[in-house]
Order: sequence, then structure tokens, then C-alpha cells
Amino acid sequence: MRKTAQSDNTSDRTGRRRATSYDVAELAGVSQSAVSRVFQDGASASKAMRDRVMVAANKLGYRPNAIARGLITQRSNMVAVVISKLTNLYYPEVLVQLTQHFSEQGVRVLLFALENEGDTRKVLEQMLQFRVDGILTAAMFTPEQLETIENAGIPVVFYNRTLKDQLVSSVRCDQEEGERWLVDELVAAGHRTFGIVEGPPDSVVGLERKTGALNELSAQGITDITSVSGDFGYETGRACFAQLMKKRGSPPDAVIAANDVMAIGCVDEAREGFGLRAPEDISIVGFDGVGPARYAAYDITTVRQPVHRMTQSAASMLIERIEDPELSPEKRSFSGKLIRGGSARLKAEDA
Amino acid sequence: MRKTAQSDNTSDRTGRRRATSYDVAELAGVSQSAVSRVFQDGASASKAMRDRVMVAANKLGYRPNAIARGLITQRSNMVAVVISKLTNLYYPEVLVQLTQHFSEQGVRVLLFALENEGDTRKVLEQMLQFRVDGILTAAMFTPEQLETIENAGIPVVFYNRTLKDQLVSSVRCDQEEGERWLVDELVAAGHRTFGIVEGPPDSVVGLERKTGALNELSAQGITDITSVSGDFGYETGRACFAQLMKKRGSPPDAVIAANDVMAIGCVDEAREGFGLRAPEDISIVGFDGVGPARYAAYDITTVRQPVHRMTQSAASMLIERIEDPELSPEKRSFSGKLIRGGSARLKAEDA
DNA sequence: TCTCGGTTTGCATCCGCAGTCAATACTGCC
DNA sequence: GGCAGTATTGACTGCGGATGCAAACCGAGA
Repeated sequence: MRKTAQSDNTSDRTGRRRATSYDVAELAGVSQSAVSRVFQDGASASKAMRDRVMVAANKLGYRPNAIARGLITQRSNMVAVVISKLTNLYYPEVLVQLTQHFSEQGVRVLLFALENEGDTRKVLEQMLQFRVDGILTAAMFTPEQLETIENAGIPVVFYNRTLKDQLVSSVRCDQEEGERWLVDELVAAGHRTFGIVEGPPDSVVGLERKTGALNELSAQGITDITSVSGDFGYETGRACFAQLMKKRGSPPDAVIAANDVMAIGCVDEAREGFGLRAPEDISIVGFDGVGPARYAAYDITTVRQPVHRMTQSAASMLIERIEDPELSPEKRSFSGKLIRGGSARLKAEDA
Repeated sequence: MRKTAQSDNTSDRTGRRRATSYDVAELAGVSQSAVSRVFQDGASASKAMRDRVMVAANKLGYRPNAIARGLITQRSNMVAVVISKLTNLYYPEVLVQLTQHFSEQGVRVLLFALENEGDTRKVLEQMLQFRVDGILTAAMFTPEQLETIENAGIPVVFYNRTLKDQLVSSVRCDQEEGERWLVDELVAAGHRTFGIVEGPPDSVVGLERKTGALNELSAQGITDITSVSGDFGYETGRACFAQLMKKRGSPPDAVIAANDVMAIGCVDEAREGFGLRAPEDISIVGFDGVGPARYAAYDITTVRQPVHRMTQSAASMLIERIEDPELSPEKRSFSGKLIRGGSARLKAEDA
């Protein structure tokens, strides 16, 4: 026999034992199974039973223990969301929206924040120990780590990064395409010499943007290209522009920055450090479409990622794969949207 | 007797049963308790035992099940972190730093994001079901909800909000003090007419800032004050400034915005909509010290919150109370730091 | 009133691990 | 070599809830 409900239910201070289904069952004069069924979705219970149990449960402040439930059902109802400092958290939206999407589906978010993208080891260990039902990651994992995850039977969805030749699901914004648009517009408007402000070397997104830009520049026959690399932050954006000037001696016709924040840094440094105004003296473009890019003082020409659709997709793809583990991987790539801001001289938009 | 390790360990695809301590015990030829001890911190086990178990564990890819462990130890090793869209997530830092601080202490973060601060009901229910060990919240709870939490014996720490007369722990930045500094500086520099751009009505932080400013203005004998209210966003910042002008007919000497982003909006609207430049024609101040406030085009005069120390404190206060539930509540209030930017005319700083 | 099909309900077990207690294995020392 | 004392180890139970199965129940048709 189990314990009986504690006699003194009101006086002891803290750490009081929480009511269990047995307590409720006893008070309601039914079996524990009955209580369990009342608190399940598809279970059968008569209305009378339901009522009696609910009354008792409310009286005791009973709440099913999700931990215990997870143990028996083999479903924790938690997913791991992995971000790194590098992650363009400039949209907190990503995280908030993701969490809300999951929430609506009854899935809880266990958050893992990496100092830098290399710290995946410990984090992976934790995710496995907590038996998360799925993983949504904006940080890279090594093939070995992926195999570990695969072996554990945990579905994964990558956010804005994808491993070539790896059979994994991912949601991303097509960075190359976006850069192609920017380059085409700039070239069509007559720009011939280019500066590239890259992101940090270990950022997949940064890399994709850089190669996207370089490929298209090369396709367009542009050869006068100078690159420097930063860390996605405002200060390095400024530093990068200065470095670019030092390297070249004279300003390029256009600067392609790996994200909006660095583009903003470039605009400021161009003006304050070199008396160059965008777009009159130089064209500067970014990527992301974050809030500050829309501030009137900058009005950055950029490509906006469809954050809402991306997070929505990511969440639902992951949930689908949790419910049906046999589902094959899927890679979704979203086009961004070109924002014709005022920081670059582009060809007039065709009507 | 328990099950024996599955015979076919390599071929079935997904959802393969994960190795348990029994599997490891069997392979290593020891008892389950032994395995359990090897994977615990303070438990005693001979080196020989340790080695044998680890070898077997590695061979099987065994990882202790944190869910099961949580069930037996009555500690989930998870804390709930509650944010609302309103939360000044403009520093994703808050979240990332918090998560890292908790991480270092072996505590996992279960994230709850509210659409608006009123949605605490469902969220609270979830937190209780998941048996989080503690709650760190940047959203308000009603006294009844607090009582529920208290009854469940779960420690809580409020971030940048505190209930008067409630016996709860909190960490906050002293908003009133910051506003007092700003007002004093502005008045000392000769400003006599003021515009106040408030935050959204249901934001505690916004409210504190507003009353802080109003109190000090009144203490300084300033009476020409016009207020309008926004939602902490850039666009409403602009709208608010326009509204302020419409209400007054002429610009105030200074505008006190409830946060930096709205201050930026005011700067832009003043310039673009009314040809007013800060600080020559008008002084505009914000609050928070977020990244964009430092961009050269704005250089907002503001008060910076000591985010790092605040998150650090919040995390450690919560953890302390998890480890010792008898610890009495504690309210920590941090002073911000006045940033003498270029968006407001202040009296010269005394040497 | 009796039987049949369909619901409800209760019983017994198990999920994976931690911790208690008793049994056993070492250790040093006389 | 024998013994007290300590360090390890194993058997067993319970954390709180879900679920297969069989018993109990209910209503309706014969």
C-alpha cells in the first residue's frame, strides 16, 4: 500500500509534499488510475467520475507531475532550443516566436545558450540526459554529434544552417540568393569596385553570405574586391570600414556587409572617419532586416529574412517529426525580401 | 527481474530504446546501484568499479536519465525563466547571460514567453506541472498566483519588478534614481519645459520610470510637462514625438523617453518631421543603454542598466534559495550608470 | 427477467534511477 | 593469523503516473 495523505496539511512551511494522484484518488474515493485518466486527453471517464476527481484535485491543488508522466510515456514534452551568442539574436523575436509556436502545441522549450558555437559538447550531453523530444538548433554540430543524436532517435531541425550531404532537416533563409540580388542591383547601378565586410569565420551564415556575394560578383565580372572580417557587431563594423579604407587607399563604390549591424557601423565610420556619405559617396548594404536598419538615420538597404515564417516552419517541422519519427528529412529554404533603403544607390525599381 | 538488454542492438531504425543503468550494470557485471553511484557526485565507488562501469557505459552510449533522476530526487534541475514580449529583450544578453549563469551551476532553463504580461495563468500551470526548482520572472504575477507558488514551495526571483509589500526576492535597476539623475542634469542645464514619452501602461518598468521622472520634475519645481504614451517601440517613439508637438504647439526643452528605442524614434521624428536637431534644438534622453543608443547617429544620453551584474545576481539568488528554501527574501537594487551621450545638452561634468 | 455489447473502473506493473540497509571485502595493526 | 574498523557493493523499495487486462456496470433488446 502507498502512503496515506499526510495528516497535517496546512501548517508546515516550505517544501511541503505536493499532492499526488493517490492523494486525489483517496479524497475522491476512487482509484489512482481513475485520476490519471481524468487528467489525460483521450481517456475514458464518466462525467460523474470526472467531476468527483476534479473537485478533489482542486481542493488539494493537485497538478499532474510532468516529470513522472515523462518517465512512463517516454515523452518529456520538451524540446531543446540551441542558440549561440553569434546567433543573430538581434531578433529576440526568433526565440520568442519559437517558444510561442511550441507552446501552442503543448511543447516546452529547454534553452541552451552557447558562449561560442564550439561549445556543443556539454550542451549535447545535457540535451540527451534530459531526454528532450526534439532539437532545434541555430548552432552547428559535428557529424559525430549528429550521429549520436540520430542514434538516440531524436529529431533535429537546423535553423539557418545546413550540412551539405547530411540527411537532416533545416529551415533557412537563402543567403546566397539575397546576396545575388544585392550584387546585381549594385552592379546594375554602376558600382564596379567592392568592399566586403565578412562575418566571423565560424559563422555559417556569415560564410554563406560572403560566398554568395563573391560568386555573383565574379559572375558579373567584377574583380576589384577587398574583404575584411568582423564579428557581426557595431564596433567591428566601424573598424572594418576603416580597415577597408586602409587596405585600398580609396573607398570602393560599394560595401557589402554581412549583416545590418555591421552595415550601420560602416555607414557611421564612413561619415565620421572619412567624410563619406551613403548613398551619395558610397553605397552600403547589409543583411537581415533588423529593427535598427529601419531607423531613419540609417535606412539600410538590405534583405529581410522572413523570420515569422521561418520560426513557424521550424517549429512545425520539428513537431511533425516528433510525432512521426519515420518522416524523412526536409530542407526548407525561404527567400528574403529586398529592402530598397537609402544607404545604397540602386537602379530604379522597374514598375 | 527486469528486462534483459535487447538482443538486436544495431539494426532497428528509430526510437531504439536507450540504454539504462540496468543495461550498463548487466554488461559490466555489477549491480544497478553501482552504476547509479558511479554517475553521482558524492557517491563512493572503487576505481576498479568506476572503470568497469564507464567502459560498459561508453560501449552502450549510456546517459543517466535526468527525468527519472528528477522523479526520485524531487529536483528537476530546471528553473523557469519567464519573459514577456514587453520585456526589454532588446538585450538578448539578459536571456543569454542568465542561461549561462544557470548552466554553470548545472541548472537548465525552461523558457516561457508571454504574448503579453497578462498570460501568466497557463504559464504558471505549466511551470508547476514541470516541477521547476525555481522561477525567475520578468513578468508580473498576481498575489493569488504568488501564493500558489509559495504553497508549492518554489522560490521566485523577480527581475526588474517588485511587488510592494510582498515578501518576494527581486533584482532590479533603480529606475527612479536614474530618472532623477537625468532630470537633475537637464534642469541644471537650463531646461524648463518637458515632454514625457511613457511606456505601455502595463509595464512596471515603464511606470517606475515615468513616476521617477515626474516626481523629480515636481521636486525641481517644473510644471510645464506634457506626457504621451507608447509601447517601447521605434515607431511609437516617432508617433509620440509628433503627438507631443501637436499637443503643445511648440517643442519642449527636453523629452524624457521611457527607453532608448523610443528616444531614438523621437530624435528621428524631431529631425525629419519638425526640423529639430538634438541636442541643439531639443534635448532627448532615454533609458537602458542598449546597443543602438551608442550608434554614432544617435548617441543617446541615457542610463545604462548593469545587465551583467543583475543577471548574475538574479541567478545566484535563485540558486541559493533552491538550495536553502529557508533563506529569507532579498531585494537587490542596482544603480544604473549615466551615459552622457550627444542627444541632450547637460551641464558640464564636474571634474 | 436474462443476455449481449459496450463503457467504466480498479488492479497490478512498469518507467529509470537514488538511497537505505545489510552483507561483504579490504585495511592496518597487534 | 585474527580482529576491529572502514570502504564497497548489492538487494530492494519507492518517486508519481500511465496502461493492459479483467472485473464490474449499464442499458437495451429478446
